[in-house]
Amino acid sequence: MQEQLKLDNQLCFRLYTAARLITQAYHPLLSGIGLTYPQYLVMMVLWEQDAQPVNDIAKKLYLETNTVTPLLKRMEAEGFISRSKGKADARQVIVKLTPKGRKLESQASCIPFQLGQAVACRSITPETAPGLYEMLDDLIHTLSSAGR
Amino acid sequence: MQEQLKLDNQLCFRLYTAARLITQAYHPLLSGIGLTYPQYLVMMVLWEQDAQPVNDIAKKLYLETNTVTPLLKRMEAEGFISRSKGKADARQVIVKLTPKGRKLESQASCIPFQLGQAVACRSITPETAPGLYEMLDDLIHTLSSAGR
DNA sequence: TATCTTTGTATCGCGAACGATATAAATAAA
DNA sequence: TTTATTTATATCGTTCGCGATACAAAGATA
Repeated sequence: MQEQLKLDNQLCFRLYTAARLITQAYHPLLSGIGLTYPQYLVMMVLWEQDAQPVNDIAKKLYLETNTVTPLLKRMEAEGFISRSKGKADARQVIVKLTPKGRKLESQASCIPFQLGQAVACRSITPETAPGLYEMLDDLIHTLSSAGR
Repeated sequence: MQEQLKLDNQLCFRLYTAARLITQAYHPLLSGIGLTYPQYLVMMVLWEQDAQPVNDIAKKLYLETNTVTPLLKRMEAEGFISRSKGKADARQVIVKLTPKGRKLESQASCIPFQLGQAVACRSITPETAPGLYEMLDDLIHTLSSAGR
């Protein structure tokens, strides 16, 4: 059996698994405020800057519009955001927070801390985390620029 | 705006994005042999050890059977595996490689190398990778044991 | 033996992801 | 000003991923 074809030797499987498990850890916290994890990501983008076209949101999340559009529609149906035609460019759809969506920020403010507890482990520390972030950022940059 | 609620400060978003992008990098390589990435993971489990019950495969991939069962059915329909009732325990479904599935291993053997090229970046090197693996393994272990 | 509990797998429903494709508005070229 | 091209979103179909739930076989208990 090829050593390289073992699960234990693969970076992607680790990332795939870690991403799924940490998203699962978010679930009980997010369901309390009525959001899924991808929806929470969109909210963070909008809390940081309100009133953005779909494309800007998609780019910040490294997602395609065919993923983001249905996501936004569900969030609109839930009353967290509004979607309206752009005035300068009629092709654009501008996404804005509703009062309900804006109010959610304070309710979500404790989530990063709560999650920090769940994720706390021996090898990820204030000393090692920056190195981990750098590696992941580098990987993301390499893969996202290679894709075009 | 809360600093903790920024996308840039979050481990989960990095993992989520990195996992998606690296899975996308696999796509052109895997579609050539007719597999999706999760199906490729199942094949690796079976190449390492043939004839396993559904539950063993699910555990090794940190997935639930309600994800794995439909996955296996699609793979059975494609002719890569067979599913048969266990003899010792009639509840179990034993998953085996078909000749077609076994033959795929040699065709897949170049994939890890090809992907290594795509993933190659400054900060992930033979020196830093073991540390990265350790952090991810630790995180996976922490999250998977906390979940029960 | 009859009943209760656990275990292994499967079904259902919904929300992502994403490749492929479509559509309309904006821009460029002829 | 037509015509062609690019850009911003959206639609469609398929495959995950997973919470909730169902069901039958196996094991434990009464």
